[in-house]
Amino acid sequence: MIEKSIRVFIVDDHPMVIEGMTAMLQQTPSIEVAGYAMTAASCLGYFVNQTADVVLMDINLPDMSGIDLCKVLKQKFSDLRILGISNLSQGSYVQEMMKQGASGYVLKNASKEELVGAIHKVNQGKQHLSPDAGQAMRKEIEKQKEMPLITKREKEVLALIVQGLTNPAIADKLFISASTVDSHRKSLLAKLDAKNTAALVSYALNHHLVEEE
Amino acid sequence: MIEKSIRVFIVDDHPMVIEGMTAMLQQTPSIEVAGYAMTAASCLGYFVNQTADVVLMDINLPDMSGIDLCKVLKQKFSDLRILGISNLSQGSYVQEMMKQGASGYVLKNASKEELVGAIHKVNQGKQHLSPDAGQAMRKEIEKQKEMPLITKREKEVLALIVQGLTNPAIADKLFISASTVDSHRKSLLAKLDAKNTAALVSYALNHHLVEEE
DNA sequence: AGAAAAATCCCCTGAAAAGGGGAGGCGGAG
DNA sequence: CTCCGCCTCCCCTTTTCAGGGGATTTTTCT
Repeated sequence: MIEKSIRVFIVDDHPMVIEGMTAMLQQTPSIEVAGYAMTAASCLGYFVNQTADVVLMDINLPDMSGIDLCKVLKQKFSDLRILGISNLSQGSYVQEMMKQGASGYVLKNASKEELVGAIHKVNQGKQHLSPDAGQAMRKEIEKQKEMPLITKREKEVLALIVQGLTNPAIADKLFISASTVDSHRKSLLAKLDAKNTAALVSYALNHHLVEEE
Repeated sequence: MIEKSIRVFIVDDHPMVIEGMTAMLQQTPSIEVAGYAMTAASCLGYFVNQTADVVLMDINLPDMSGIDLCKVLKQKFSDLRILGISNLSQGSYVQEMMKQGASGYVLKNASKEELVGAIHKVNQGKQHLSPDAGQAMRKEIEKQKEMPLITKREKEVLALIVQGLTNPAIADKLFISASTVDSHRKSLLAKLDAKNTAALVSYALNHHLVEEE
C-alpha cells in the first residue's frame, strides 16, 4: 500500500533545531521535510506558491509571535495543521496557540518518537499535546477558574499602584475621584488577600496580573 | 597534513538539539561527535572511562545546573574545554559559566558556522562568546557597577517588606526597634529612588533584589 | 425587563508610611 | 588613629493607607 508522505514545513529561528528536526524526520519514510523558514515573513513567502501538510512552528520568532503567525496561516489555509513547538510549557502560550487554530503542541525536549507520533496524529486531524504542555494548560485553566476575581477597572488601578502612584495620582490618570480609587484598592486587597500595598504589589507581580517586567 | 579531529561531547536534554548539533558537526570533517548525554549524571558517567576535547553543554539540565556540572568537570579534567550553550542570553548565566571555567558561550540560535568556529577556537585554548552573549555579559557587569548600593541589613528588611510585613512586624522578626526598620526603609526608598512602598516592591522584584518568585 | 455585578462617590477612624531632622556605637580602610 | 559607612535608635509632622460603614449609577447578563 502506497501512502503519500506527509509534507512538513519547519518554522524556527534556531538553526540547531531546524537541523535537528530535519535529521529526525528524514529517518522517517512517511514524513518528508518540504522546507523551512527562520522568520515568519519567509514562512509566509513560502506558502505563496507552495504548501505543506503540517507546519512545525516555534512560538518565539524574531519578527512575529508564533501565535499570530498561526492565526494568519489558518485564515489563509484552513486545511493546514499546525504543531506548536517551544521549550517552555507555559500554559498561557499553549492555550493561545490552540485558540488560534493550532492542532497541537510539543516541547523541544520531545523525543523523536513523540515528534513523529504527533505529526501523524495531527495530520489525521487529531490533536496532540505534550504531556507537560497539556498539564500546564490544565493548570492554567484551573487558575483562571480559581480567580476570575479582578475586574477591568481594578486591574487598571492595580497596574498604576504597582508603578508607585498614590490614590490621588491614580485618580488623576483615570479621571475618577480618589475615593473611587480607594474603593478599588480595597477590593483588590480583599480579593487578593493582601493586607497592605507591599503584599498587593508582590502578588500582582508574582502572578503576572500586570504587564511589564 | 593529517590532523586529529576534535572529539566533541554534547550535553543537552533536548533530543532535537542533540540531533541538530550532531547533524551539523558530522558535516565537518575536523570534528567528530564522541557522544552525548541528556543528563549531568550520564555525562559524568561517560567521562569515567572515556574523554573528549570539547564539551558542548546546555546550561539547563534536568538534574544539575550546567554551571555546577562545568565546575565538576573542570576540577577533574582541567584540559577539557567547555562551551556553554543556551537560548537565553542572560548575562548572569554567562558570567557564572565563565567563572566556573567555561571557555565560551554560544546561543542556540547560532549558525552552523559560528558553532564550528567556536569549537575550533575553544579547542585551541581561546575563548569564544556569541556576540549577543558577550553583550549580555558586559551589560550585567555594568549593572553591578551601577548599584552595589544595598547593604545586607537593608536587603533583609526589603525582603520582609516585599512579603507584606509592616515596620513593627519586621522589627519583631529582626529583633530591632521599629524606628530602625523605618530608617532602613527610608534608605531603601532613597537608594532605589522609589517614593513609596509600591514602587519599592516593584523595583525589588523586577531587579531580583530578593529571592523567591 | 430585572437581577447581578461593576463602577462611581462619600463618610469616619486609626494605623502605617513618607519626609525631615538628629545622634551614638562599632568596625573596617586609609 | 581617624574618618566613613553601617546599624542602631529617637523626635517631629504630614500624607497615604487600611478597615469599616453606606449610597448611587451604569453596565452586563440572563
